[in-house]
Amino acid sequence: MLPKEFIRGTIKTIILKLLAQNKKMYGYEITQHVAELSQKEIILSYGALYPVLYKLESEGLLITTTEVVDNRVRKYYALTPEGKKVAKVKVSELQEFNRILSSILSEAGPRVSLKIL
Amino acid sequence: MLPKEFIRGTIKTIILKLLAQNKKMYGYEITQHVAELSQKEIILSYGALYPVLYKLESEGLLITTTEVVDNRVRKYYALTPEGKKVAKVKVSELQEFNRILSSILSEAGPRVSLKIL
DNA sequence: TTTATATATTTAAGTAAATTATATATATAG
DNA sequence: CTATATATATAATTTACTTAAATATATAAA
Repeated sequence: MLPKEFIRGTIKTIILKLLAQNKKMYGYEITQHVAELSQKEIILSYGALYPVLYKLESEGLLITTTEVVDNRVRKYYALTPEGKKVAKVKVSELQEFNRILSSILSEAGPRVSLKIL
Repeated sequence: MLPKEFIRGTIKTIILKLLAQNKKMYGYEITQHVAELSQKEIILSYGALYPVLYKLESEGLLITTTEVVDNRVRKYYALTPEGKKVAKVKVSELQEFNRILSSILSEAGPRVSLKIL
């Protein structure tokens, strides 16, 4: 598993992206999805997930519906129209950030030139 | 300029990468370098930079030397042998994280198939 | 001359974000 | 009856980062 630090700052955008793609998802499903898509390299903890979901809801970016499945209450989250807009913007911003970061990380070191005089 | 949130969790690794590449750098130079490499899309603030430098130094990953340039003291940072090892590991971990994140962000939505029955 | 801009480091105060841990509850497989 | 998987929720703590300000020199412009 990759270090947890890297997910910082990206959680909100990951959630928005998954919801943009899947219409509606419940919390547990989101974490499982991230784990699966990353071959368990990226783990989105519940302690990080739920507060972000609540915040997105309070900002009007998503709405919840509850369903009872197997006698258990399941809370589904779906993007509002505003949430869809924000998702698009955030995703493309993060992609752009990633592109720049990748280029920084892959820069070659200063070449050592051996001059024969 | 891209949102500041995305740099979270990546600062340490960015600094290690730049130092791995440039032998020695001073704080101000590091921020300028990041700004330049990103066409000012990524701004590494001093408030974020210096505490990380001090921490890396306290962990033995880098050492400092001071030089006087234009009557001003300039503090250079360079990786220790241990710092070089850590830099390699961190950089490749962040690259891997980025690859996975990119694939998540670029996933296509669920296809709407129109079946003609 | 004083103003602004660039260079350069440092640190305090506050906040936001995330980690860790725990509680609760049901279902299912062994 | 035990462990594992499913599922949500939240409190306490810690860390990381933002914002802001202090300090100081050099240089160019007005």
